[in-house]
Amino acid sequence: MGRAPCCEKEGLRRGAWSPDEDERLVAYIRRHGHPNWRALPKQAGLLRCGKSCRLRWINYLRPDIKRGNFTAAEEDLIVRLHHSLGNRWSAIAAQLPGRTDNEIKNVWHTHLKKRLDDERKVTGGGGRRQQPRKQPKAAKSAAAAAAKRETTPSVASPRRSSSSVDTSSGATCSTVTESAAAVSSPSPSSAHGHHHQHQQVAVKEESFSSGELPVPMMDLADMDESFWSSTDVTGMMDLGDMDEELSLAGSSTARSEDMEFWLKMLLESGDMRDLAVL
DNA sequence: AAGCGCTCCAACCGCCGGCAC
DNA sequence: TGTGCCGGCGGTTGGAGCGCT
Repeated sequence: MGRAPCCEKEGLRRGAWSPDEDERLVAYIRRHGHPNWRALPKQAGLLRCGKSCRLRWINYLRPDIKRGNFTAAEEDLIVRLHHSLGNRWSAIAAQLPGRTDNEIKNVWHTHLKKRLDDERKVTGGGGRRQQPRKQPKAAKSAAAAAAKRETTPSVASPRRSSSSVDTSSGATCSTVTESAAAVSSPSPSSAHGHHHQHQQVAVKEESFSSGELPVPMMDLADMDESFWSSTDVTGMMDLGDMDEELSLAGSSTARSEDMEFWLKMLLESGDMRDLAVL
């Protein structure tokens, strides 16, 4: 048999997306949604394979993408979720509104993993960040790079910006959420359940006009009840593990900050049942 | 100033599961 | 029931940018 390749390789563009391609993709999805990724590039007049379009949309063009550095809380959450879920990046991403699995995967491989390894070496096993992470190189350079790109808009390749502001995509993504929400496939109960949690998050409607800042859509601290009630964070996370992680923290300050964070989260969610286990 | 190596991230690739026919 | 298509996932890679020598 053999599976046909996802797309004919010939005649299709690869590599970095141009602003024009981004614009076309966003405009098309805004108008028609994305009922069929395979057919989309043709209909949108893009010389790309459907997968590529999907990836571009999900990882970069989607209007609910949160840009900017990962907060300490987000990083901690990733570490904990990874501890309990393993490399299930999409499941982890489902707990971090506005963050993509790709982004989380990258962050994990670039600094979190390294950081944990270092800490294990230093503390002799286990332990979390004992002091705030140094500003990542990318963050430091991002502003300069962004400024540079502003003047050379050849390829839309925004890097993480410490200012959490990225207007390059925002300008073209004014009201796309509608289609994103509308097209999110009805979720069949399946092993992919976590995908749909993510979709629920994506469905959160945010509209902004061109020129308005598209980010951050939903700060972690601003997560609303719908997010917490629609995502079984506590069910997925082993709070025992979480506590273990916390107990490994070298700094009691770090621990109390974390505890404050989680208390805040639970309080805001209006569901205190889980505190019983703490 | 130039070359080299490293870091980071966007994008690609191959595989898998679900669904429709 | 079998087969093919499609969407989605996780692993991997290529290249741009940056720092160091």
